[in-house]
Amino acid sequence: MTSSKNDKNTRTTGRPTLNEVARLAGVSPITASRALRGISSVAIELAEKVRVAAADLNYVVNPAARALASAQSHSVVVLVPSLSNLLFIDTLEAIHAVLRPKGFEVLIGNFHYSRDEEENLLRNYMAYQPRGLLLTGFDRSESSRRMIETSNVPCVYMMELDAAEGLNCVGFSQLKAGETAARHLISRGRRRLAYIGAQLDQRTLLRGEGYRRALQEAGLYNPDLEVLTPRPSSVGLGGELFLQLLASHPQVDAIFFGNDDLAQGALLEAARTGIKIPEQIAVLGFNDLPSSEFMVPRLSSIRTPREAIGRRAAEQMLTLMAGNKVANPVQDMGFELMVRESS
Amino acid sequence: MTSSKNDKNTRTTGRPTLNEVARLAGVSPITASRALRGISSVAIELAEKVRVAAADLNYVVNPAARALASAQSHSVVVLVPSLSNLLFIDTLEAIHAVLRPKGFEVLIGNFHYSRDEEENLLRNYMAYQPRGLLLTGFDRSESSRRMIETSNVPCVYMMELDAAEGLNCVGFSQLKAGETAARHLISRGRRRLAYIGAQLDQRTLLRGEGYRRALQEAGLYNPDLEVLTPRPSSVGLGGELFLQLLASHPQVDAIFFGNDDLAQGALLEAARTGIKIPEQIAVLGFNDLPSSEFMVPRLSSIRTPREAIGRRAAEQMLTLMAGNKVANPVQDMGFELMVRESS
DNA sequence: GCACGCCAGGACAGCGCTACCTTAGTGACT
DNA sequence: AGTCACTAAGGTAGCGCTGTCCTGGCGTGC
Repeated sequence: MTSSKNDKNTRTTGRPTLNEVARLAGVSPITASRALRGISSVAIELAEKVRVAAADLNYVVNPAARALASAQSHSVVVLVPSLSNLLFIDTLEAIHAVLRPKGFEVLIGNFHYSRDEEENLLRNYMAYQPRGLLLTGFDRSESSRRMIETSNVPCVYMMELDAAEGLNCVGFSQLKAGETAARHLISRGRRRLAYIGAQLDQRTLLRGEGYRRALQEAGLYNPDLEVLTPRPSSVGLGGELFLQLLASHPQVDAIFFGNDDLAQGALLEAARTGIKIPEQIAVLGFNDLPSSEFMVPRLSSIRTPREAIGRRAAEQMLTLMAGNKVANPVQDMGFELMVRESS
Repeated sequence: MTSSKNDKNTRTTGRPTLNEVARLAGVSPITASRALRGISSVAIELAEKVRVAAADLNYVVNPAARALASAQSHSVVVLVPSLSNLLFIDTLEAIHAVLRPKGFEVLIGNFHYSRDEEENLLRNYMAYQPRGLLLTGFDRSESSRRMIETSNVPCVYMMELDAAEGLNCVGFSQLKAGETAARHLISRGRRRLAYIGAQLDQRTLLRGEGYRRALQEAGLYNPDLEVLTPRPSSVGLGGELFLQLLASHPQVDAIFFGNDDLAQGALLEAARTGIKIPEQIAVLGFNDLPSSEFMVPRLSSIRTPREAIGRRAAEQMLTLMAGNKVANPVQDMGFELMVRESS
């Protein structure tokens, strides 16, 4: 019953500590710490000794202790609006691929296209004292914005571009993408062009805006042919809206869809109901999902650099976290029009 | 230059601490800690006072300090083999939905169907002293297995069932699902049944095994009609394998696909090449992705309870983390045959 | 040859929280 | 009335690491 000093204290984790590594290497704990963090002021032989000792003991740092002592974590928070289509998965994977090898932990938050949910996630994750913030777009609540600003945590915005002073962003011009879509369809001789968008996030709206502008320029704009719904984008919804639009406006001869899944749904309903694509209606999608090129007919789409955006954003974040200024804070990763059979 | 005691120490986070909350509430720090953790031994009025003080100061716990002091984190690690199809997204979302409100942080690892990668992720994430492990299936490297066992971290296995002693698992019988698929196609009068599977993960193999058994039972098994490839499942691959199988075995009259995306690809190629589905060939998919019911023809599939598995697994995990035994460690969540036009 | 600056390495303290033990106060039972 | 169990609250110490001094030894320049 008498608890002696040698009792195994249950509060410890049982794993080797930096102290033990240091003892084994014959150096002080702080030197071991510096050696393992790759701080250059440690002699090469000493650092090597420490590394060997750490390997021997199978030592892994305790991230909690490190975070507490240094008042900063090694985690980076990524907030995306959705995981239900593959768009953001590619981006997330790329971010992981860049940050994980550098020892950063990636915390993913899905805010389901909801400003409130984003704000909540932000508030929650701020507790972890993240080293960086990777956010999607610029559309968010005022308090989210304030939280980001006052936190002083470096932040990179993905998917959209914004020339605002001091913002780091990696994306492409959604507006130009919409324009490109319109010009392509017009160049195919189409004159009664529609736009079908769902979700109504900032980017969908911007694409619609670009599309509209190009149509207005060409004198072809007809507000009746703009179908927008806040419902989440899906194959089923695409088919539904497609049939709906055709029922009310049978003269439509081209449709730009704000998302490939919508366009795929339209192609499927067209096949089901015998509507000829592209003869009767040209169809253009957006994002170029992997399955789009296998549709019947093969879906034309605008390919977006999702993987590249994630990679570049993560690289910018590394620069920022190292305390450096990013040379080129606004990175336009472009997009590519993939012309296939449907247009 | 003289640094007085009142200098803002840069090592602090600048955020309010539990001490300040306690002072404001007029209690000791430890009482504040207990109150905020909902430990019952704190008087209700005191707890309320603490809660008010915390809200006033906008206090959020420092997870690093908490993890360090208690030698355990609040994070749960989830390892999934893929994020590139929607399968695991539903499960992940459900897990999040259960664990986040309880204050747990969910760390997601994607091991891309690679045992080595899973082992690496496991090793890495173990450093965070996770409170729980949610893993996919039972197929993993010996060292992964050892790591899990020696870590003593509670673990729930998802997607498959296993009656092994002491394992907590939530899933459904992949074997029975394969059998159900075969019986359904046979009941449709088909006699030359093929199986097309990709990825060759344990679950795909088990489904194939169930399918094979049912065919053998019916005296219809033909090993030539089993197409297996380690390539990752995708719509494009499905179309490719479908055409390949038909070229070598034109007499096939039904195909069970190990995954809906494969089946979708087959339907699309069938449409492209004029093969009549289901007249010439009945097609059955697996997983019932949201888009499957909109295919032309509408794809029959086996609906898997992905969301329910995630939810239930997370609930089991909560029980385990609370230190309790799970009443029913093996949870069969079943599956549902969705008969549509393609079969 | 001496003062100076510089650098590798170490001592020390503390990050914010919670486990453990102790104490004061309450009621129940003999 | 006195003892005992029990509960609520606090004191103390320390989780494992790193920031901030500080020391001692070396090289450099006049």
